[in-house]
Amino acid sequence: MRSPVANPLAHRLEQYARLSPEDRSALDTLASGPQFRIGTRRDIILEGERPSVVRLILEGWACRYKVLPDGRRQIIALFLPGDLCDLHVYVLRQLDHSIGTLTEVRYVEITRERIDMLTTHHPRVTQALWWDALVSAAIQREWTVNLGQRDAMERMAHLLCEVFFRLRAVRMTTGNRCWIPLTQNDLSEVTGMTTVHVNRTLKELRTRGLIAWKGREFEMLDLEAMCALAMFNANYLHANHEGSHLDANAARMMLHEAEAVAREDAEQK
Amino acid sequence: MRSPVANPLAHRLEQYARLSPEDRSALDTLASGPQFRIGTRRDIILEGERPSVVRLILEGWACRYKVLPDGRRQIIALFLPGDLCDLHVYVLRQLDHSIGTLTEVRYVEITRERIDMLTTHHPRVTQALWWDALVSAAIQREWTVNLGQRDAMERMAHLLCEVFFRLRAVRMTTGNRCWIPLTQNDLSEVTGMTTVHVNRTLKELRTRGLIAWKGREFEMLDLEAMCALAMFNANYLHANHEGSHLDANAARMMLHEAEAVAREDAEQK
DNA sequence: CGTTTCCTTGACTTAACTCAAGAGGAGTGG
DNA sequence: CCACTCCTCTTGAGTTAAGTCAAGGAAACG
Repeated sequence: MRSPVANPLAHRLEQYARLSPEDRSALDTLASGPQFRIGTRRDIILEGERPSVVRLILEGWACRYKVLPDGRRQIIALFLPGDLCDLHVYVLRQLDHSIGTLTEVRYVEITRERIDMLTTHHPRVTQALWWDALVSAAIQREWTVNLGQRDAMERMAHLLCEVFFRLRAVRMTTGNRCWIPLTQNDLSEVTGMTTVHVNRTLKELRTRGLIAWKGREFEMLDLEAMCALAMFNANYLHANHEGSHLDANAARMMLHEAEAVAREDAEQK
Repeated sequence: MRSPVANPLAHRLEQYARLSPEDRSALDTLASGPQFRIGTRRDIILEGERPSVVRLILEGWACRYKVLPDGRRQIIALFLPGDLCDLHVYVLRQLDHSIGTLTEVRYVEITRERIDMLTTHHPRVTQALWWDALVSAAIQREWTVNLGQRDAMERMAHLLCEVFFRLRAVRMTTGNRCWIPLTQNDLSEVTGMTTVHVNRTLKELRTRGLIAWKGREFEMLDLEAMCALAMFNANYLHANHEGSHLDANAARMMLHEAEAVAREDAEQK
């Protein structure tokens, strides 16, 4: 469950577009450049700097964040393995936020030229990268809804559903279980609540039999109930581009499909 | 102050890139297509639909929003005159949110072909459109911080600062005054608080002498104090691309420049 | 000129925050 | 191997910011 996936980016992009073997090997080439390692709770790039490369997370978790003058910190986005940090941001003059690690992280730097080369020769990859960037924006919008309208319980449940689905998309779940390295303090900075209240909220989710979470081993005990509680509608993740056409019932379908896959995984084991 | 600006898009893009007369007339051509009018509190496009055109708001205010199953509504983004709705979203199969009006709105629909034509022949416009899309994403991020970390007073002040600066960028302020058509209910859906609390928060801002707001006529009585209260750092709006290089003090500089412009406007009157 | 929408205020409730203290592990060094 | 620190998690007791309910007033609207 913890073992790094060979090329999580390729896994994820395949949700969005049917990639040829050439496309896949081009993506592998991207991910095979010089790798960097950086420890837990370190900054990768700081607000005010000018970004010159795109970073691809191969292993570990990172986040985008902003800090207010008085020290309050809000995590704005989570980067899981296979996530690209800031595909297009080199257009802007300076970064308006920082990027830091939550765990030890292994990543590769991809120069702008390599991205450009990839996109000129591999239209399906380009399409998938586009899709990916738009999904990131959609996630950002959903976080706005989450912070604005949902109460503590709903908000936490929603976050956990999102993380679970995103991890599943890069094959980092086993049945209903996955590895989530977030501390309760991290969660408080994501959800905008205090660590104490995060603790109480998680306790309640546990006692209701919805989740199990010990150390970093997380388990969805009742995915359907969690989705219902969170009012989680997976349509904003825009998965399954190449699958059957999505209609108004897309979210429900995806949910059921998710459980089918989970069951398969469990049996396979 | 209320009078529509000829081409607010051109005004705004000029912040981001130096446009030639040809660029400007190309933008004017865009804005001169068939216009649509739509009343207050109407939907322009609904969640689940597939968008086929880009819309440019010429006059009036609109918003992006999502509704939870139990009816709670969160406004995710504000569209002011000169804002483009969803430049790239036609890549996705279906919209994950709705767009509706807050006032009467006049807009033009721009086909994908026309956008493509514009971008192939006008590189500076392309650059500016890119910049604009990235600024929208930056605003979305800042809203996440606003909802997650700021309390009612700070949050309201921050929103008002942002709106004020964005209106100024399309020449829709006069001195420290501008026209803001948001009802207190709209504000509650933006800030994630109840209308009652919005009312009390605005009252407090008024009694502290920071703002004046009667009907739709809004006035920043003390911009500096408002920015300080809101911990407003304008760097996320990424204005002044063509101005002097921005450095770590960019926000402060912009703030002072803003006040200089405001003073000029006031004297001019 | 009546009706609807929007704003305003008071009294009360509650979800979430603050402060504080302790427990359980993981790692470190004597 | 034990004592130590550091970090994360947990829980209780009291506080507060924001929500709820309800009603009246002002403004806009047709």
